Amino acid sequence: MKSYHHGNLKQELIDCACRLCERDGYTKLSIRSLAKESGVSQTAPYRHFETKETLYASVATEGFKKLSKACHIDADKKITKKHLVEIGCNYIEFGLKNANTYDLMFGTAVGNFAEYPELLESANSTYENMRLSFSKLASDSDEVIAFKCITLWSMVHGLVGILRKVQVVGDDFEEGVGPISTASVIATNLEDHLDKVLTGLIQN
Amino acid sequence: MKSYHHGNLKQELIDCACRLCERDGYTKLSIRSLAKESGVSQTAPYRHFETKETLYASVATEGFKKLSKACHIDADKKITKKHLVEIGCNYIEFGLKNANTYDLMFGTAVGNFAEYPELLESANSTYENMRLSFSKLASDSDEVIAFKCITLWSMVHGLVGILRKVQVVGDDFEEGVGPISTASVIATNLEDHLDKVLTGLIQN
DNA sequence: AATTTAATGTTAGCAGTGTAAACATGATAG
DNA sequence: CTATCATGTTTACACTGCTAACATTAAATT
Repeated sequence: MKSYHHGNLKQELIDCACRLCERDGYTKLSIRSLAKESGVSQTAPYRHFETKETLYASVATEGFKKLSKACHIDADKKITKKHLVEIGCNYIEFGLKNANTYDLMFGTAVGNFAEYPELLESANSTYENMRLSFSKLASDSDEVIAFKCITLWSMVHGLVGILRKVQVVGDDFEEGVGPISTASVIATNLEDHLDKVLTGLIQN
Repeated sequence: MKSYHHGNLKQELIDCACRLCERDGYTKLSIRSLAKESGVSQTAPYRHFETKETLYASVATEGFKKLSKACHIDADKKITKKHLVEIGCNYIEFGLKNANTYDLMFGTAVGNFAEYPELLESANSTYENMRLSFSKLASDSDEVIAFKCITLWSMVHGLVGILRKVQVVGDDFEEGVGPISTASVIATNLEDHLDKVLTGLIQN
């Protein structure tokens, strides 16, 4: 016998949305199907999410929290280049293993993060994490640290995008030379690759 | 007095779709509105595009052609690092100035490029362009060239994504230090930045 | 404890979407 | 001249985001 009030609908909707977004991609997600999945009427979700974008924002927030966690390095230890490489690898691994969620986080589904304080907070804290790690790597000025952050971030972000696309862009290239095989070499050798590129960026 | 047959509908639909996709983002584009814009019945587009994704593929194809053109370096000249930096800058400029089209090209709107031969062709030729430039820079093995390609490509691709996001991710950081100001420094100084990072990748 | 209020649920309905099916028109090939 | 076929239209279906009006119950106030 089910009660009129669900009791925990908002969280259940978010959990369900996270699952479905990752499984099918956020474009396939409908509020109605989500409601059905939770055994609730079509419009019940609107009591908890003003619009679909608000729901997206919640899913993206969860994504950034997970990403933050994946890229977290224990703060007490001394940070070396190796740690930065590890952060980069973890970032890329997250992007590839949670590709659909990653799209939601970095695509245009949520237009302006500033409209969703929790999302803004979780996204910024992902950045702040990386900033802290760089600040423990060397005694650079804040500007230099921020610069290194953006450089590393854009690098791993780009790799996520390209590594995914390249598997799709086709394979009518000669064996072992085309983008696919090269990308797979990079993908299976992320550490070396990141190390090589990071070396140009930092000196220790 | 208009005739029953349009005469040039397919091309007009593509042109119109390119314009609207770039103006409003591809999510806002509907086949129906597109048909109305071309003064034709709701389902007429289906005579030329099997599904909406097919239409997307056409828009993306146009995008890759433009990107290819923007990144083209005259083949006769000798290629230097400076040229590669220029290619990178042009790529990023394209990505930022045609942000919505760029999303379509590199997002998940078109699932599998292999299903759309023209799209595959235009995307691959963008890659091939870059490959040729690198091959004229130094006498590397094909593997090394492909490696450098993917590295540069992912770098500029990442920068496009991050430079766009960062303007949105918020500005509750200290003046001159946060991601926004740093990103704007990078954006207004793309050449220097790319040069710096490319230097780690190539040696001449 | 009784009553008001606010949070959370439901039902009905609108306007818009992608797409399929059946039919209409007219350019082109035989 | 006629048959065919590419290209257009009309109609219809199932689905979507979202709003408005109403129902139920938990929480706050008296």
